[in-house]
Amino acid sequence: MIMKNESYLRELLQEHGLKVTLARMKVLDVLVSSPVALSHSDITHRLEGQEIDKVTLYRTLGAFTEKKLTHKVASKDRNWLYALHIHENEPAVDHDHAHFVCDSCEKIYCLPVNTEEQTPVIPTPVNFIVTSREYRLHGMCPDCH
Amino acid sequence: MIMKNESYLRELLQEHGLKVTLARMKVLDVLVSSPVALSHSDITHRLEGQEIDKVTLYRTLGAFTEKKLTHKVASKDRNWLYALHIHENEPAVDHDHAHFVCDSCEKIYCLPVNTEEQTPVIPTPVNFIVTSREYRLHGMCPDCH
DNA sequence: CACTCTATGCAACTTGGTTGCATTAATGGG
DNA sequence: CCCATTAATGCAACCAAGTTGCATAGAGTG
Repeated sequence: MIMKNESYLRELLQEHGLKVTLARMKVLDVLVSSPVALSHSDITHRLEGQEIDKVTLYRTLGAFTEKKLTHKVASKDRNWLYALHIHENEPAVDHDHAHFVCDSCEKIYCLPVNTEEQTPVIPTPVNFIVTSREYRLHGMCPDCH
Repeated sequence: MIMKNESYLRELLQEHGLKVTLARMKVLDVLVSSPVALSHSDITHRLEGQEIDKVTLYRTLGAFTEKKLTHKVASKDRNWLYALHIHENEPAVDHDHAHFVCDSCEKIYCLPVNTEEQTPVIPTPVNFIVTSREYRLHGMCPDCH
């Protein structure tokens, strides 16, 4: 296995209260090398020959997300995609997220959100052509409070 | 079957270039009576005793959406939810959508989007408590243009 | 009324994801 | 350094959502 920086990966796991195991190291290695969010099957393909059990992968991604090492986004075709929380362009807060979905290659990029403003501002990312927008507010509806 | 307004439903189908069939009338009847977007299984449950084949329901919803009688939103658990395009609070344009997701009852409401502004504005809906926001921009990434 | 073409229903299948359980391995204490 | 404890792994079996192919039924047109 070609690990970019084994001790860095090990530290990342430990910092997030995760036991260091082979499966987790493999998955984390794939995630740190990707600028875009990846699905279960993306990761499986990138582990070609190094595959881990599919259930283990699901549970690994679940554990990463629970411990806030990663976060998940639903893709266009409604699978979960996972991306590290530590990429520099990642929003600091947990509750406001913005993503850019390329309608051609379907990659999903994380965008920064400026939450200082009253109404959060999403700066249009340079070199990205935006053709449509989706907004989704979460909270409680009148029936539930 | 208790149809709210059979000839109205029939007209709606015809206006959208859809043949009037029993299955479509049933599904449309369910959709016009719902202020929130519904999933395949929501609709199946509301057709209790009147059920149509699941494949037919998928194809009916597909046809409705293709003919712009409905539009679809991905739910929290990543199923497709369908809602009529004709509710008054529905955005006029096809490419900017906003929804409110209740984290308690998980209903999904359509919100109007003011696209007159440079940066689209989503007015906070009255009586809804917003705790987090998700934004998703669609278009072309630098790799693809 | 008959013809045509679309919509329907059924069976079989694919993909994403989960559960239960037995086995294996990581870590902390002695 | 080893052992015990507890958590992670792998496997099989399962579930739900959604799709495909095909034969049949039913709308709509002339």
